[in-house]
This record gives sequence, C-alpha cells and structure tokens, in this order.
Amino acid sequence: MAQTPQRATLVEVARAAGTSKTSVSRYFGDERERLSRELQGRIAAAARRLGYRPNQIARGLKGGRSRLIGMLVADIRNPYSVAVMHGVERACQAHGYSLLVANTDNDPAQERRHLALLAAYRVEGLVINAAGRPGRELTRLAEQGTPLVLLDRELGEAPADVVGLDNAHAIDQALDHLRAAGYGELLYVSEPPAQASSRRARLERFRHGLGPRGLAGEALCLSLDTEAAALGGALDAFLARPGTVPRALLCANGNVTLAVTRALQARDVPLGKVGLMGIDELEWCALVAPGITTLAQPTDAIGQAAVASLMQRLEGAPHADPCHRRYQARLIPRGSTCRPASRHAPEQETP
Amino acid sequence: MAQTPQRATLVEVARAAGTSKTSVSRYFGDERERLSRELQGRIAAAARRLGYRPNQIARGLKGGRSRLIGMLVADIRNPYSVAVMHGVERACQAHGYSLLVANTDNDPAQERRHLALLAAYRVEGLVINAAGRPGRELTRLAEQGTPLVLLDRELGEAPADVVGLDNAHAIDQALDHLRAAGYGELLYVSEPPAQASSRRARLERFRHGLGPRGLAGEALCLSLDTEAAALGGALDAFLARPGTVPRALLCANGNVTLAVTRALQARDVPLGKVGLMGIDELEWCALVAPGITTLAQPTDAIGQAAVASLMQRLEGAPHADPCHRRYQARLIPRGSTCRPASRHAPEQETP
DNA sequence: GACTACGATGGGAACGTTCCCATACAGGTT
DNA sequence: AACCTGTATGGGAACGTTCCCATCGTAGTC
Repeated sequence: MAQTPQRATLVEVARAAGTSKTSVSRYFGDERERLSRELQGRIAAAARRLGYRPNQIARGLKGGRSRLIGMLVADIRNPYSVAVMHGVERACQAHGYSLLVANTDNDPAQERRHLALLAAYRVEGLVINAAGRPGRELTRLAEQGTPLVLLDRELGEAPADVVGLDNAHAIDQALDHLRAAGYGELLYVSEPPAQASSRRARLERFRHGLGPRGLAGEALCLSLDTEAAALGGALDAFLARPGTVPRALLCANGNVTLAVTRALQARDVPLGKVGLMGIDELEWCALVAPGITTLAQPTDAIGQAAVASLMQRLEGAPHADPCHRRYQARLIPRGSTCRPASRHAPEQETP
Repeated sequence: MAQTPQRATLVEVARAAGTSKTSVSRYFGDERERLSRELQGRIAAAARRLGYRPNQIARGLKGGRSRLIGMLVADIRNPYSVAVMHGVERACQAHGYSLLVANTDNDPAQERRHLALLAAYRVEGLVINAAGRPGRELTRLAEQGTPLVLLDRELGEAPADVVGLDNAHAIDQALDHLRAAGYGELLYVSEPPAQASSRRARLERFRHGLGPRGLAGEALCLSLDTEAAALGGALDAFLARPGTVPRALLCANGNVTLAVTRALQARDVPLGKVGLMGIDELEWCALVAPGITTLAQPTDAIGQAAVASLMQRLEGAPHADPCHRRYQARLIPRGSTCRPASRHAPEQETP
C-alpha cells in the first residue's frame, strides 16, 4: 500500500524550476551551455528534488533516435559469442548506446521473431551473430537504413559489413604449427559449413593447405546437436588407420574442441600422442592435461570493431560499400600438440 | 545512394487500407476480433504491402508499457550468470517481454550508470545479479513501482523478491559428501563475502556445519582479482600441515573452482588425494582428470523463477511482502572427491 | 535614435501510438 | 414511431520528449 509517486516529467521539473519545458529539455540535452548559470542551477535543483530522469522512450519517439543497438546471438552460452558480446556492449556504452540482446538458440524461427522485435524497438544498428538466413526481414531492415554488421559470416544478399577472424590465416597458422610439431596426418572436425561462411572458409583453406605442406588429411563435418554419436565412430576410424605417421585433430571451433576432448577422454587417448588443436581459446584449455593448444580470437577487438562499423555508418557514410575487417588469431601452444617423442615445452600459460 | 523508403506508420497503413488508425491499432493490438473479417483482410493486405511493423517505442510511450525487462549482470563472462540470463531471457520472451541486459563488470560506478539507463528506458521490471549496493537509485526505482528481483543476494533495504540457491542445503550436501568420502579436514575458499549475501550464507553454514559432522576446517576469503597470488601460498600452507587426516578443498563458486584448479595444477597436486569440490557446474569439470565434483545450480529454473516473480507483481499484487525462492543444488560426484585408497567410482558423467 | 545582432528564453507542433468517447446503423422492444 | 442495445467503426486527445520559430531584452553600429 506504499503510494507510488509517479515518475516526474520534464514539464513538472519546468514548473518546479519556474521555467519552460524547452529550457529543461536543453539542460538534459546537449545544449546545457546555452542556459544562464542561474537557470542551470534552478533546473538542477528541481530535477534532483523530484528525482527526474529523462524518459528515453519519449526521446526515441520524437527524434527517431532510440539509442539502442541490437545484437542477435545464435547461442548465448557459447563463450566466444559472449566474449564478443562483451566487447560490443562496452563499445556501445562508450558511444552512448545501449545494447538489446536477443538470443536465438540456433533456431531460425526465433531468429525471425527476434529480428522483428529488434526492429520494433527501432534499434539504430544491428550486430548479427546468427545464421541470419538471407531473411527478407534482414534485407528490409538494411533497405530502411539500419546499418548491419555480420560477425564471422557473409550473407552476400544484404549489404552489410563483416567483422571476424582472418580464417585463412588462422588455418595456415594451425597447419604450420601442426606440421612443425611433426604431425603428418590430420582430421579437421567442423560443424556443418552450410550455415556459416566462416566455417566454409576454414574448411576450404584446410583442404587446400594440406598439399603444399606435404600433409595428409581430411575433414569431418557433423552437427554436434544431432550427430554427436557419429563423432566417436569417426574418431575411432581415424585413429585405427594403418600407418605410423603421427596424427592430429584440428577443431574448427570451441564447441567442437569440447566435444572432441570428451570423446578422446572416453577412449583414454592421451593428448599429445594424438595431437589436438582448436580454434577458440577456452578457460579450461590450459587445465586439461597436458594443455590444449588453441588459436585465440581477439574477441574484444572484434566486438569493438563491429560497433565501430555501425557508428561509422550511423554518423558518416551510410551507403559506402560493405567492408570486411579480419583479425588475426593468436597461437597458444600447449602440450596437446607436443608429440611424446619430442616433448620439450609441456605447457605455456596464457599471458 | 539507395533511397530510404521511410518505415511505414499506422496512419499510412490506415490510409492505404481505406480505414482509420483506430482500426489498424486494434488490428495489431489484441482486439483484432472486434473487426469485421473484411476489414481485417484489407488491413492485413495494406500492412504487408507497406512492410508495416508497429513502433514499439511509440507504444511504450502512450501506454507506459515498454514491454522491456532489465537485467543487471555483474560479470557477463561468468557462466553461471549467463546460464541464468538464458533462463531469464526465455521466460521474458514467453511473457511477451524483451530483455535489456547491462553488464557492470563488477564496477559499482557502472552499476549506477546502468541502473539509471535501464530506468530511462522505463523497464517494467528488473532482475539484479550485481552488488546492487543499497543504492538510492534502486530504492527509488522500487518506490516508483518497478518490481525488483535479486539473484542470490538480499539487500534488506529495498523491498525485493529474492531467487537463488538454497545455500544452506547446498553446503550441507557438500559437507556430507566430503565426509562420506573420508575427508576430515577442509579448506573453504570463497571470494570476499562482504558484497553478496549468498557468499555470507554459504560461509556461515560451512563454519557451523563442521562441528556437528566431526570435521575440522577453516575458511579462506580472498578477491581473485587483487589477491590471486595469495591463493597459492594459502594452499601450500594448508597442504603442508602436520597430520594425516585426508584434506579437501571446497570452492564457493565457479570462479574459485577455476582459480583453485589452476593453483593445484601448478603445484602438481593430484586431484582426489587432495579432495576438490565446487559449487557451480562448469562444462570442463568432467574433463579435468579425474573429474571435479560439483554442485550444479538449476540455473534455468532460477532464471524462470525470477521472471515469474516479476510477472506476478506486474499483473497481480505489486505490494505483497518480499518472498524468497530457494532452489536445490544437484550433486555431481566425480573423481576429485574419491580418495585414492577407496577409489571406486572414478567418474560419473552429467546426465 | 532607429537598426541589426545576438543571447537567453518560451510556445507549440510534431513523433506514432493507445484509448476514451462519439457516431452509424442494425435489429429488437415497447 | 420512439426507444434501447449492440456491433463495427472513426475522431481526437493524450503520452514525454525535441526542435523550429517566436519573443524580448541589451548592446553595438551607423
């Protein structure tokens, strides 16, 4: 039965300060210096007394500026996504924007629904880390002038900037590292590439990078959700092959690394004897003995770049040609890619 | 140079459909059935043709219903927080709300700023998983009628529901399990309890639970950010004590488990010989040999309960007495709490 | 002393909705 | 024929801002 003191409005503050709403609006907008010192003082006092907070919703309505950036995340429980999101959020904040996050759980239907929702809130820009199937919704948004940034996947259709890992270079780093460590036969494990261009890019680079380096190998693509069982069989087959060339597994992303590590442990395969390496650094990679070698993505930089991209279009040239920003991975060598014979640097910590 | 077809408005749709804005508003609100079949058809056609989407901002302004729930997260990179957030988001969605997330990186200044921001967007309810220092801002919000839910911490001052783990019972489970496994001397490692009531609750229960069970032990509280170095020393001291009673470490949360596991590995201490157990299940706990025993929190249920709490106050009794909902942890026993002597069940997978 | 210029302020029309209150016509009752 | 009652629709005033366009002094200029 506490009474609810209605939230104060601009007009109420104006009345309390003995001035007009225009002046109060100026005070809270960015024209404060146009007001006389004395009036500023009166407004400040009245506002504080009433506990006034500008209503962002009303602001957004009039000016058309919601000060909201939307982000579509395919899987909010994926550490990579969260790390990037962290960068995105901080960058938004630095530019005076707030972030509206929508998680799609990898479900295209939710993706469409959430896209519509973000549009309904008139987000001024959109960071997309989901399948983003061509989506008329997405194209429409772009046509209506909402800048789009894709994380780690290209869409072709909609004009949008792309920010992400330099996939080709990352795969090159991995192949070079594995070759230098003495592994000659590789299995590349990836989720189905159909859905994301970065998966395709990595896979292709892997295939084309083997020959020139004198490596043998092949790729295994499966959905971790639906075909997890198949992974074990495929690993068995790979490990049971005839021949004595040292073998290694290369995981296309953090989820795969997790699944593969589980499968290897279930089989009591010692890491290192069979090499293991993954794209995406996870906090536990150093902990699983003898440590899993990874390629760390500069997630913070990627997040910030995404927002920078949006800001540029928001403030400057909205219709410039789509641009790509690719970032380099950082190799973190650990024991999982030291063959027992030549083991020299058993573990190296993240700096 | 692409021209920007301004986003269509209600009035434009009305004109195109040869009707009034009221009818269009009814169509997109929840009074569609009041319209004649024929008019519905005309509106639908016009809306589709123009690509109309109701402007949520304008809606929010008029009705005072922003359809937004805010969530304040202390550390968005903490898997526990993210897991709960996932539950919150899905529940919001199910109730027709969207989630505005603000991450504070454990910084009180950011916390205040973000709280103000969420208030500015007129969120209809607030889920708080941050220090939430008494905060006049918070009390004000509560007074103005915004329902509040605290995750895993009580504030005392502001009237708010609390949702979280049944800390006392969780600690009891841990102590019982460790005792049954034969450990007699425990070290409880926690972050400083000052900031969060749940940390205090766990710590206290630990202290009071030792005696009745015939256990010895003590607690170590340190900030992982600033005193990480001290952890190693404290572990050394604990492990080097005279006496032959088997010893175990109990970690107050996931962050602590990570830090402690790192410290133990750096010291080549085999898990199990020294027992290790943690609150919060992390995806890698099964992977670090011989597996780390954990108490899993029902994060999804907690997130959903938080939103349910808000909805209840939003729809029903806004001023009912603050209520507490506590959820039970689930014990996942693994090798880290099997003493070498009595090792029988080396590993057990998460179901 | 009339003119312009400028700095400080205020009035009022938007922005795109919702929702209260008409209006219009149909079909019953008296 | 005058009266309700109900259903399908439309007009217009909010909601809390921003921003254009006054207004009103007070100087500075010729």
